Amino acid sequence: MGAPGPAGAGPGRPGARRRGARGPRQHRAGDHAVRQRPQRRGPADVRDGRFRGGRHVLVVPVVTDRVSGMRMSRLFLRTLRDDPADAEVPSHRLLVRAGYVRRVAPGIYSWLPLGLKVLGKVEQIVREEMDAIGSQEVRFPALLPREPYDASGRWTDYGPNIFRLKDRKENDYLLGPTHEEMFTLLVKDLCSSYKDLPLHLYQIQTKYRDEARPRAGILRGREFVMKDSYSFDVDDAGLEKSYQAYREAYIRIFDRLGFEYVIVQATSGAMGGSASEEFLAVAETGEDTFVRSPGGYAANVEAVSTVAPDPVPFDDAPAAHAEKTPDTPTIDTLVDHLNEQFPRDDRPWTAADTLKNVLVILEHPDGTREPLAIGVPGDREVDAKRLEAQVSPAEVHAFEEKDFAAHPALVKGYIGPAVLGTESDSGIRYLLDPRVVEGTRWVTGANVEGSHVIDLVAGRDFTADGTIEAAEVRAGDPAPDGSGPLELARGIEMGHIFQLGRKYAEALGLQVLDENGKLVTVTMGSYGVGVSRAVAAVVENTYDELGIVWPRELAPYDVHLVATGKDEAVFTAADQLYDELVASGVEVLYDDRPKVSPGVKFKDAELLGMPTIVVVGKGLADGVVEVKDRATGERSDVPVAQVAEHVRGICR
RNA sequence: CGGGAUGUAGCGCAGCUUGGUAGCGCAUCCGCUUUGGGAGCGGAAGGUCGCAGGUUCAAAUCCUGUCAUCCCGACCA
Repeated sequence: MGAPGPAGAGPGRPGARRRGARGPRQHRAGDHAVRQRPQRRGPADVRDGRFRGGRHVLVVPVVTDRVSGMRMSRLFLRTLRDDPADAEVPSHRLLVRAGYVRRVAPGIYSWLPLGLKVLGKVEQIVREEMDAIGSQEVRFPALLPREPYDASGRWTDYGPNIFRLKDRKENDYLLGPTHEEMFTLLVKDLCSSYKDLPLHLYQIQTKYRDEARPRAGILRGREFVMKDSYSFDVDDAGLEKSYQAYREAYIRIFDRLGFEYVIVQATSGAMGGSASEEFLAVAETGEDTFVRSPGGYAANVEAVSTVAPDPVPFDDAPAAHAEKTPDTPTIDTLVDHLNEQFPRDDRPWTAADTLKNVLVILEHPDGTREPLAIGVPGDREVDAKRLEAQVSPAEVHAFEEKDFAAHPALVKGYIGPAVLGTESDSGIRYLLDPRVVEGTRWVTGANVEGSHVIDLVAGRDFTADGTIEAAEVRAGDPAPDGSGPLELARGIEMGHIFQLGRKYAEALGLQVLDENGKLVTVTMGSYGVGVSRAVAAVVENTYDELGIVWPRELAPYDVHLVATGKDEAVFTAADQLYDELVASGVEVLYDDRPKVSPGVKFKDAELLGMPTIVVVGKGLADGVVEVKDRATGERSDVPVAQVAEHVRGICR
């Protein structure tokens, strides 16, 4: 396929120009190099913003002087002095203010020229690293028929989160939220032998999810660009190898994107599968909470396992005794009451001495409702996300009054283990926090209004149907691998790799013949990168009070050249520098606007965030040009004669 | 889906309590001045006041309904 690199980010954006260019390029031997870095194309290939050599007539007005340069007097850009009122997070605020994107509808954004260039650069990095591990690019439609999603069950599983539509014949369609089915079916169509595997495919596509609450601008939209790839292997060993290859590629991708990230253990969620890791951009505004330890352990909170203490001997433990504890329906009131009426000799009672039994209703995919009781130490809450991850694909709902009515043995506020468990009167499944090990002593509900049991010993006085990782994780908790106390932080999910296994291959019948001529089901890996999200995540990670600060690999231009002053000479000198830089392949945004005050130009340069700012202004009288680093603020005066070389050095 | 807020010019906002000519700042256009930190003066263009209904001689303003958007919580690249 002869398409230029980053979709839409290359020089030939308008269709007319691209068509004109296609003819000659198809026959050019060096097309490969050109496709790698279209924005580096030298001025010799181009004049007046179109490719030379096409047979087309020029219809579009001249916009660029050179492919790698742009004059701000012609750039389609309007920066805003005020923050947009609906933007809360920094990336959203800045990307709109700096004219990179524009909101069209909730969670749906247009990419303007500068923004599209950045998006293209992210795509290009991803593309290069995927190609480097032998993954091959394909592109599925965004508009998909219902049938494959029926086959996998996701037409219903996805619920209201997919955009559905009908064609004129009333057939169901959807806008693809991810493309597991399409990849699986394509491979099924074309591969039938183990010799075809392993196979790695990827696409960079616009995805659609009808999020309940789109927010934070580009960070979480209803339309977004995602790279998704899939590996296909005959056996588990192959899958493991593929997984590692993608893991390495992802490390290279996120290193190049230039923001702080962590790789955390994750749960594979509704997709199913086993080994699973997420790449999180570290950011206050992130929606994901993760933990890390000094010893290097890192995990999504959902995936953290609790360190269970050793069993405690209980031979000399006193017998459990029920006590009157009127008006103590909450842990706080209970602890106060205990310290008043039943003080301990050694220390005061705390919430950690109590066992709290929380009831929820699970709704299974087939629609059945099951009550579930969870016992956690009273000083911890049940973490809804962790619970959901544990019981997935079932959904968790609150235990309501009508549910209490259906189980008269449950006394609200005074529920104890005696009435819980599949073997008990209520028959309600009862799962305990792993900290509740044999021999631990608890204060818990006596199943009588206004009454609690003290010295109830786990393993002696009660048992449960198992354990569950549902209690909240707190800073200071020990890491499961013994690498120290955990610290909590927030991040933005930028990438997710996991071993999908045979779920889709089984559902859709993807099998190949192995060496022995036997049919085997293919095992798959799934690997995603949030491409458009990466643009926002980078801004979140690097911005300052003046505006955006792009890492060099993503900046729409290397250099922001500012000409300021009333003297014609500055513009002459700046024009010359601009030509020289562009001719040598440096990407330059040139603020050549006449009659715009210096303050405005400086503010814009800082807001837009190119890594290097070059100012041709009052220093020119002394024969120097100012070169400033956007990130550090460092500035130096460079003699005019050397500035082009100096800047080339900075830009490599 | 629960809670909170807001819909007035491209953007940011006032006006609403107490109904009567729709306003301010930025941006845009014209002229003159200005040119190292979001310039000054003068002139101009730009608005179905979210939508529908009601009350009234008269509604941005009061009443009813409705829609939308944003923010905080439950889901995801």
